[in-house]
Amino acid sequence: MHDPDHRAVTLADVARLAGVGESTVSRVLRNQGSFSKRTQAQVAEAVASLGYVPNRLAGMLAGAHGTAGAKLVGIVIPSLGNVVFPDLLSGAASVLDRDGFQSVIGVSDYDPAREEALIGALLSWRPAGLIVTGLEHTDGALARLRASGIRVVEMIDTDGPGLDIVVGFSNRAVGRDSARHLLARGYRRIGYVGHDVTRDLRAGKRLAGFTETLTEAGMPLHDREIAAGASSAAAGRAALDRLLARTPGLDAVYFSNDDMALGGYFHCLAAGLAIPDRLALFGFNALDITAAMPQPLATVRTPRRAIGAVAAERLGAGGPREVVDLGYDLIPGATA
Amino acid sequence: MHDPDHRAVTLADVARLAGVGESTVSRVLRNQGSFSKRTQAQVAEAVASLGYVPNRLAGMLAGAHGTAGAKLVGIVIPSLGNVVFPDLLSGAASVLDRDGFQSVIGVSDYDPAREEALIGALLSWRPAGLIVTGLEHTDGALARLRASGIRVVEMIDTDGPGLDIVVGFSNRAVGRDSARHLLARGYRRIGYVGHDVTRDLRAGKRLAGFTETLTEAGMPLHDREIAAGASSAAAGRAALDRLLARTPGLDAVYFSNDDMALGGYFHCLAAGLAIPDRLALFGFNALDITAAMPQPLATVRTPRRAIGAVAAERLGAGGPREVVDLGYDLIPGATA
DNA sequence: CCGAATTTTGGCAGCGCTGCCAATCTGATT
DNA sequence: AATCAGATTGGCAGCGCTGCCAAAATTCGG
Repeated sequence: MHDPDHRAVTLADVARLAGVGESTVSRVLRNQGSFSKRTQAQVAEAVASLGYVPNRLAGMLAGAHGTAGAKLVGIVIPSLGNVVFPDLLSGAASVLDRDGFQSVIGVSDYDPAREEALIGALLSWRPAGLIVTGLEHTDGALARLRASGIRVVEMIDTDGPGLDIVVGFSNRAVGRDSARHLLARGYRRIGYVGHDVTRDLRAGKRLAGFTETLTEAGMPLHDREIAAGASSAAAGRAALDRLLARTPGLDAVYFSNDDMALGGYFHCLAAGLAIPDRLALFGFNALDITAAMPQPLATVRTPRRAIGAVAAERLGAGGPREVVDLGYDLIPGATA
Repeated sequence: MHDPDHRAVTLADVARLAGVGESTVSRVLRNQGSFSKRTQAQVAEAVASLGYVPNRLAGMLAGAHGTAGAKLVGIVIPSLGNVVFPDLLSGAASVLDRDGFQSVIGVSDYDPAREEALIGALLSWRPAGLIVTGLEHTDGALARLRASGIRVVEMIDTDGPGLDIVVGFSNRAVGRDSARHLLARGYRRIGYVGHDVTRDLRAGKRLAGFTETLTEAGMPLHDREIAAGASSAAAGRAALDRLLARTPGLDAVYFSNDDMALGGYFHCLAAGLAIPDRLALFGFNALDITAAMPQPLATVRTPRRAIGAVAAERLGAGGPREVVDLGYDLIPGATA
């Protein structure tokens, strides 16, 4: 362990011990091309006895120039703290693993400048493709992406022009449908509780669709309360408290997502407000936990794993620019 | 975008355009060694006009043999679905970024065999060090780790012998303290609700410490219910329901973690059981959401980000084998 | 204005592996 | 036994970059 002067075993060492050529070892190891059973056995033995570990750096460098292209993709997400993104990642990973791709992940913390830097960093791995989140990027990021000449998939959001491939659903439509649902249930004095929209642009688009529909129905948004910072149950609880203190007459509240909505739910419990009679609650994301609530939360389920999987799928495929809309499901629940 | 025959710009191209040698460009780009202001400007201009992106693959391959060693670390975690791991990652990332390290992440899905495969895969990136989760690994994984000769940090769990550096806290002690707390509060008929322990070994250690202390106090665990599969609020709710149906007399329940406990909380709400008078609830992890509950959950806060940060820190440092215990805090909350 | 000290600079040999291609071997066929 | 297609195999030139080292340019003293 932790041996400073550790002479790494190379493919040449294996070849020597196995008594075959380097390219033969390479072929056997990658199970590509042809070789005899006997050679394979010899190589396997040499590898085992030497404890050889291939050097992917060298392999990719050498292999990346021909037809092949490195079996590597870069993924940029804004956060790991929100379940959404791990779900996207695991969806992508399932496909990537199957196809023998490695992935390098970057987390931007919802910071566009950081995203640009990350894109630069990931590009320097010479990936076969890049998966990024959302449609909004800095000019610099866009320029790098274009200049790279590789396939780029933008995931989650379909509300806007994409660079290359876009996989997701319409956040605006989610907002509209959520509004339509509340309206259909007879709610009339509707409020909104959200978090910092400058960071989470998708939440902003949902809100835009939501208010749009409300306004079209002649029932504009009654009041709104925006919590500073990231979404969380605590922020949602506090924000709902403030909202109701200011505008007590609301009969329904739309939350920027389920984390916020859960906080709102807790506020109602603590304040003794009957749900949904006194106040209806509507969220977004369909977090697993919302199904375990005494009254399942009214929310919208998005195909997160599928989005990740399709994004990974499209990355490998050739083909023209495209927008893949995977839709979503409105879950009525019991809180609205 | 997605241009098949894209001739990549190389360092040589930059050198040519800037009218300097390759090594000079390399030095300027890495801001290492010495060069004149004028050269720097010329190089910068050439880089900009060509849109040059360094090839890290080549850089690492070339640079990894001397004293340096690649600026890369591998991280293996069992899951992204549980907040614990993103927290560890972001703690590690904060330090790694600062020190200019790249990280490659592997997710094992709590499968030891998969972990072994991942360790092999990560090792083939020739990282300067590896951060893995927990102390339990397959023999094969252990062998590879040892053979690699690189620094290895095992994080989270300190209950057992480590390979090299261990950073975390004692899960067994958490279990003991949790039991002591419930006992001190006067609870006597104590049950346990957990999830699949064969996958989450740390939960098993907490349970072991918990039952141990209970038994020593002459107040052995009354009953337990184990949900199949991963932890979740739904699993916790259902399992508590089953447990109480079988053993109605319990006055407190220890959960394998906060997700499960949250489910238990919801069950109590739905069933109209007063907390903590009729039933006390105790969790683990101090998820943010538990602080927003009408009655904050009694739980244990672990220094997750710090563990990740310290793990990353130690990776760079030389020094002997070591165990770093970062401790934890018991949060009394209002449910126990 | 000269030599020594110091700063800049460029050439080039790898890093470990893969792609390409020619050489060798195999067995079947005539 | 000679011929031939197909299976196996090894040599070697890079992939793009960095480390090393000697050469060139600059600066400093006196």
